[in-house]
Amino acid sequence: MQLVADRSFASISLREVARGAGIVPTAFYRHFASMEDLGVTLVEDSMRVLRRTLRDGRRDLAARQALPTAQNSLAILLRHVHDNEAQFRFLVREQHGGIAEIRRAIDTELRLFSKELAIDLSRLPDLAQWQPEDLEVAAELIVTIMLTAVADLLDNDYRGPGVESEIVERTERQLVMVFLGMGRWRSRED
Amino acid sequence: MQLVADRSFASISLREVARGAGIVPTAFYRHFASMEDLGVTLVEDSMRVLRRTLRDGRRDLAARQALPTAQNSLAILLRHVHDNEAQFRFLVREQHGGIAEIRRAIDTELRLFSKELAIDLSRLPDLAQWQPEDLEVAAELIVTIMLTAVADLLDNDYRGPGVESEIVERTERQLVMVFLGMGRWRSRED
DNA sequence: TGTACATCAGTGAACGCGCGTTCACTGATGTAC
DNA sequence: TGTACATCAGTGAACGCGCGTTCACTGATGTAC
Repeated sequence: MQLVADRSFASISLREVARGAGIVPTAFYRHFASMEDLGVTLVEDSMRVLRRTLRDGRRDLAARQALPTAQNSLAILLRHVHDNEAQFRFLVREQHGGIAEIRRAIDTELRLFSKELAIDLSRLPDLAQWQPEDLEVAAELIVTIMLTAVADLLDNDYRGPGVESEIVERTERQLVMVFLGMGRWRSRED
Repeated sequence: MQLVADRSFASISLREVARGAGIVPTAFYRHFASMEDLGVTLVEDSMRVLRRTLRDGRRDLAARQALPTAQNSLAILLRHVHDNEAQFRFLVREQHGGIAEIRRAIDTELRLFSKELAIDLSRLPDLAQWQPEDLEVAAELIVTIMLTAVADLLDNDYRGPGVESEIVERTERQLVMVFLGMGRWRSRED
């Protein structure tokens, strides 16, 4: 994770990993069949962290208004990003990175998460009559906005600390716009 | 571009580039000081294409309703993605890729584009009284949605051709939600 | 409690290979007078 | 029109290096009887 925080996974070598782990290169094969194998394991481990994070963020979404909960979720997400910076750097970088197997693993996990969020959204009184497809489209949009905030935060942290509050504020406004739109979308359905 | 379409820029070698160009490795230095130098040049060239693309997509935005134009822009964008697939793969991959200089170049260009879009939005009658900051936040959200559509399309084209229309439909719904939200946001201002 | 064997993480030498970069060079094209 | 020189893209040999992977090995820990 330390190695992969700053550079693309495709550019790190088996020998670097072994060196970092304090073992001889050949001993690597006792643990993983190949670097690709290691990469997929890294995705799975990081995703476990990410999904726990986001589930925490949505824990009390049900039976409340969507908007204040969304702001709360964003704050929780960004706190977890700080606590698990390397994992998030890895995920953001490899989401569209050079290794197909890893991209697919990340994509699968993100899809699962959107579906979970869609289920949570369906429990909101205002959205109770929505079509499942629309709920998922909306959930994917929210995930996209949140992920963009995470990526922006990580890419820009060489600048001052004011950057974070700027990103948070922008993201909150975007979430508000989306929730307002969802409100009117619903009214179009009936 | 051919080399960089499938793999991360950080993982391709100077000798591969020379081989692809049909010259001897040493002759590379006649053209670029380093691989990083080449990478930045590639970003600039690709971005020229991207900005032309998107400017085309917004050409007749002014004086029309935002929504039909947005759908039209999306269609134009995706057509250009097909025509310049390698460039877009490169940009999507390296936007959060392993080389800081390249990330920064892409980020700068995307920011510029959001500002251009914000100016176009300000010309819409419905948005005439918006604060500049809100216009930019909205423009960035639209850019995020469009870029996500491009990335999804490129990452998923190993699947059937039905994937594209699925992505287009989802993206259009998301844009509708955002524009509906923008409409209500505006009404909050006055 | 003692003996025999299996499992398993790690070792270290060795291999052939592609890498970035140096250097002195060639030969075609452009420019000055 | 001819001569002299500069520029410039490309050449090819050579270097030292880190790479992934092979192989036979060691020695500690666990398991069976």
